[in-house]
Amino acid sequence: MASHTRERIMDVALQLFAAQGVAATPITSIEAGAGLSPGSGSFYRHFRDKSELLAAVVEREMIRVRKDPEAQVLAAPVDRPPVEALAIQLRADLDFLRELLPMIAILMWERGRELDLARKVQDTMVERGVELGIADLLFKAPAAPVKEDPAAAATVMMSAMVGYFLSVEYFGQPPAGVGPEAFTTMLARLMIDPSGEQTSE
Amino acid sequence: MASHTRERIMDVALQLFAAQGVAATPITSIEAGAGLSPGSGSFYRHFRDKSELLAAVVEREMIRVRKDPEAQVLAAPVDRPPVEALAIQLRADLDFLRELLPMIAILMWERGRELDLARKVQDTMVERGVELGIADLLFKAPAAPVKEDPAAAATVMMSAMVGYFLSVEYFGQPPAGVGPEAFTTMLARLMIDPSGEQTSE
DNA sequence: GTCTATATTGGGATAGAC
DNA sequence: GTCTATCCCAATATAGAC
Repeated sequence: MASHTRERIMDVALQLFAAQGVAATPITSIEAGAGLSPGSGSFYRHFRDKSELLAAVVEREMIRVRKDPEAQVLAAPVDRPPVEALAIQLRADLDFLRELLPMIAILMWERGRELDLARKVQDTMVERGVELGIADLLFKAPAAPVKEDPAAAATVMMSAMVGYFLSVEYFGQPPAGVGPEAFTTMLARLMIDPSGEQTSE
Repeated sequence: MASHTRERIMDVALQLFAAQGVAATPITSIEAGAGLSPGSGSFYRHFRDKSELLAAVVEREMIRVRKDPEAQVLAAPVDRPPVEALAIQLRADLDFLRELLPMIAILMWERGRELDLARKVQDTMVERGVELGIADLLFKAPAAPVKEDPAAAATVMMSAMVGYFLSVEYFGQPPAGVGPEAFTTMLARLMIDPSGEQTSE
């Protein structure tokens, strides 16, 4: 267990980096959090410097998120009405974003500085279908405007997801006390058929 | 003009704070940017310390934004079809968010630390109706789901606006190359009932 | 592999001349 | 009101004992 110090350092660093940013997190605090004597250079037995640590943390986190079965994007259930299926998909996407939250937080702190990090997080998001799985769903039973300009519609949907997620997780509260179910349901209804009820059948 | 050093310091600080964060911006750089000798304490003839500077910058910026006629939220034109009127309103809201961008950027950097700042920015946003002017518009000719759960609908609309704005201005590009016109038009169409055109009159 | 101790740098802040 | 010079501290990073 003594040898897992490297892992403990990464655990602590992930939390501190997400909470305060990389620059604002002294090696000293990381050592303290990992049970090492703060100020001792013990950290440097495990990483050459802070940026190597950051790279390692990001790498490990991306791998974890890709593997985590908990966060698997559900195949959209086809035995449900389109609105319901989309709402379910959207809720899964919110969960996935939540999995990525520490990385997103770090990304926002280091915006402009760590371009490599930005690319990795984006790749993972794309890969997991938060961006592109959407296009698929737009073929179910989209509202009239959606059919006419799918790109714009997908943008509205993605933007709503990102905006809601950031409002809730990153700042404080959901914009008007609207919870995830109400939000995803409303978004799905507006995307599928704003004027009417269930189109299916 | 020599006496406007205080103003120049604030100008530079606003830019640097927004770009790099407060903590990552050394007084030295602010002095250099304001045409003072970096390293000299000349800064301290104008502000007691960095946090006093931050407060002054925020205060001045909030006042500027409130006064700027450029950013006045348009009264929604009533002589247009509801969809068009809403789209126009949404574009004005995007412009207003852009006015606030430096403050929003600083707010995201200092998240958790500068709670006072967060409150001020939020107050200004609310005051200018980015949040609540929305409710008003929902009475025009809302889509069916909007009527049933206006709070959720407003949340979707606001979230979409914030998410789109952050994607474009804060990170790099609009989500799929979708510009502001296409975005606001699509959002307005989804929110307003396409079948029941003008409800008014 | 962790400790104590330390060299070193960068940035916050002050003193006093001009 | 700005300068030069300086103090001080926090944080990075290394050396060497245990």
